[in-house]
Amino acid sequence: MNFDIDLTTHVPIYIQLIDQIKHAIATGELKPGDQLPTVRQLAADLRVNFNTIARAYRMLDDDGIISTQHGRGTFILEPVSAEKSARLRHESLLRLTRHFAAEAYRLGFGPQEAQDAFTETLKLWQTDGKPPATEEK
Amino acid sequence: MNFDIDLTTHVPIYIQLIDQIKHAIATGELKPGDQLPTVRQLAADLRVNFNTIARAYRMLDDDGIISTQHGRGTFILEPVSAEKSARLRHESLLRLTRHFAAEAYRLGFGPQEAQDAFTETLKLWQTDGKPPATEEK
DNA sequence: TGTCCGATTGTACGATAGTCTTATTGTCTC
DNA sequence: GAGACAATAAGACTATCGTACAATCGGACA
Repeated sequence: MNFDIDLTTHVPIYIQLIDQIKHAIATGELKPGDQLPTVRQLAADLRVNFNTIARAYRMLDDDGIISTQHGRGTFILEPVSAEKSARLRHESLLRLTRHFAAEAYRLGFGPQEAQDAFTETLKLWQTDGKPPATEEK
Repeated sequence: MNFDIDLTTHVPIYIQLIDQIKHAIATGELKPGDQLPTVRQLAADLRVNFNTIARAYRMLDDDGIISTQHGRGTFILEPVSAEKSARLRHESLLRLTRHFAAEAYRLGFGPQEAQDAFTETLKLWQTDGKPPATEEK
């Protein structure tokens, strides 16, 4: 479970964490019953205060996505329904696109440039059946 | 690192500050990683409102000279040449799009769905002049 | 078997940092 | 003067951190 935080993006740390955890669940990387790192452990990994982690966990707990238990740890919950997981999946896509747009914007690109970059990648995706590796030049 | 402002010059305080910080960096008086005074601390030193300091910090942040982090402080960043930053900028857009495509793929979405989600966000971006917040529904 | 105690886990709350929105002040233009 | 605009200020707000605290677990030991 490798989360990572970007301090330069001005997106709050706890939001970045929430997104990444939701995402990991949506992709099956985290499954129901799995234990998340403890607030202190994850805080140490990310060089961040543990209360910031606790805040993210708390919000996910409020959403019924994880269960945090005093003195025990925090765990991934069962998704309540197929319908909800479908919704989560779509929310993930929505978050993903908006994250993409927001980052491009922050980097000073306009809609047209983002559009161009995207369609180019899309072309590769359609011809190859899968998107290009992120490392490739 | 003793900044001082001259109220008689009619040069805006935040401009004077920006110049002095840039100068301090140029002379090596401030080095990458160094923490600047907090907006309130510096405001108290200079007998000025903290928002004026915040404004100067914000502009330096936009220029990629410093990194201001909510709740943490503001720090000097590594300098990058204009040419290098332009290259980095394009590479990051490329990485961004591929990351987007790769993640959408992992979530089980096809090119068409990714395309649809993207164009929808793009539409908002173009009408509003900036992309939608990532949290909004 | 029961209890104690240290280690580990999450929680509460106040302090400190930057941000946002709105108001005030000064200056420029007509 | 009136209106427009930029610079500054004021105060409420949000994010992060630090310290102190409470719940749970697990081993030691009587």
